[in-house]
Amino acid sequence: MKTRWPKAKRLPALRRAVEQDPFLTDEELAQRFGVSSQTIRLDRLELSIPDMRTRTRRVAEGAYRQLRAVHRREIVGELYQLERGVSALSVLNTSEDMVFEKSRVVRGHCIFAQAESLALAVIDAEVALTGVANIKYKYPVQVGQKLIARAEVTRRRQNKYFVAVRTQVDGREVFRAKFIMVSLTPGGEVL
Amino acid sequence: MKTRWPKAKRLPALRRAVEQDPFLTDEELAQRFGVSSQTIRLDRLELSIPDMRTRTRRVAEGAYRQLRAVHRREIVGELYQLERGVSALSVLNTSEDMVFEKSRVVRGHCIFAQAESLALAVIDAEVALTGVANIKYKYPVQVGQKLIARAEVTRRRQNKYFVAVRTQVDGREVFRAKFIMVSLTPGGEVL
DNA sequence: GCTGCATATATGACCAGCTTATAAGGGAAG
DNA sequence: CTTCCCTTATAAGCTGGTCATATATGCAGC
Repeated sequence: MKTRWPKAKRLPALRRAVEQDPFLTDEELAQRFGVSSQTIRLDRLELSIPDMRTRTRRVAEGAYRQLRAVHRREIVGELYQLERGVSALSVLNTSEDMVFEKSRVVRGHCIFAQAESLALAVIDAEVALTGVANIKYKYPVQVGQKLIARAEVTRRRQNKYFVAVRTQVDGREVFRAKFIMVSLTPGGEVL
Repeated sequence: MKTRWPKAKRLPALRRAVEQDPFLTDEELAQRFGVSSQTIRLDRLELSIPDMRTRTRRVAEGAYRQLRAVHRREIVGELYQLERGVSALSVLNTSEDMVFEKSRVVRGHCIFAQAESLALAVIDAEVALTGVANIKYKYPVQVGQKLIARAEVTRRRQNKYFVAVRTQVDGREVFRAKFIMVSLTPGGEVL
């Protein structure tokens, strides 16, 4: 960008730019908008956008928590209750990264991921995989809504666990799934 | 920590500390190990541990990629063929962020996400959502394996599309799903 | 034209958290 | 005692900022 962006256009564009890529320095932003870095700093001040290092740190911290959540506990969402082999409950706050751009509706596989990982958590096995799932999306979920998923083990046969998950938003069931989870026999087939 | 840690004990401890909390400055580490910050810097040099800002940036970038990869992308995997309303093909290279730590097996919802987003891509509609899915995981997928998903529209009834997706690894079918996709009536129910 | 004001840029001093290089002290081992 | 490693200190320079102050530019109204 060579031409100098006027302030009115620059401010919202600046906000979008750092949201999309938090790793941009003032210098880089200045070049992008054809102004000086000082102007960018004034703009940031006005929009209360913190500096690059702070932004980076925040992304890192947030993502770190999430990484731990995904890797350590292997639960998408936060686990609130767990009675092994019986039932479990997790909550997932839907955010901007989970939606379709056009419709602002939460992607199906995010809802699915919460349900599946809850189903995995609830069964009382060392290593397990999903075998079969029957799922139904009943209502679209908007970004920002809180997904409350309840899992219940309904049957168990040998190494197969039958788990039912129901997901609610504000008391309304938006999703339900029946899973058959299988304890893994290494290298072998799932079903 | 008041007592000065000897080098032999300090080095491995330093590595662990930084791994566990990448946000520690040299000054903080120095205090923790009862040495000067210069010593910490020499230690880092010896262990080739980058400085705090670099560590923070790396965590942020890695996590950012992961968030994007899992949540954001409209098509999970790469779209290779698309005949709107008829069939589509996508390829997903499985990576470290997709696996369970213990078993090194790719998470179910990653495979599901590829299939679902392919099913969405193949139907010829402006805005659409998943209504119902029947899915079956046949074999576990190891990290590094290439997932090839083929989607076919099998039926269409009003605003409902029936899509079958089969996912193969090296010619072996590891996953299959039947989706009923629904064009969205805004605010209304899905099914 | 000129004045006035918002916007924009420049300048200088300062900061954290480093890097690099150089120098120097202490303590155990030969 | 001397040597050598470990440790600390000191100074200069870097990035990516902060804050405060001064100056320049555009343009709108009179």
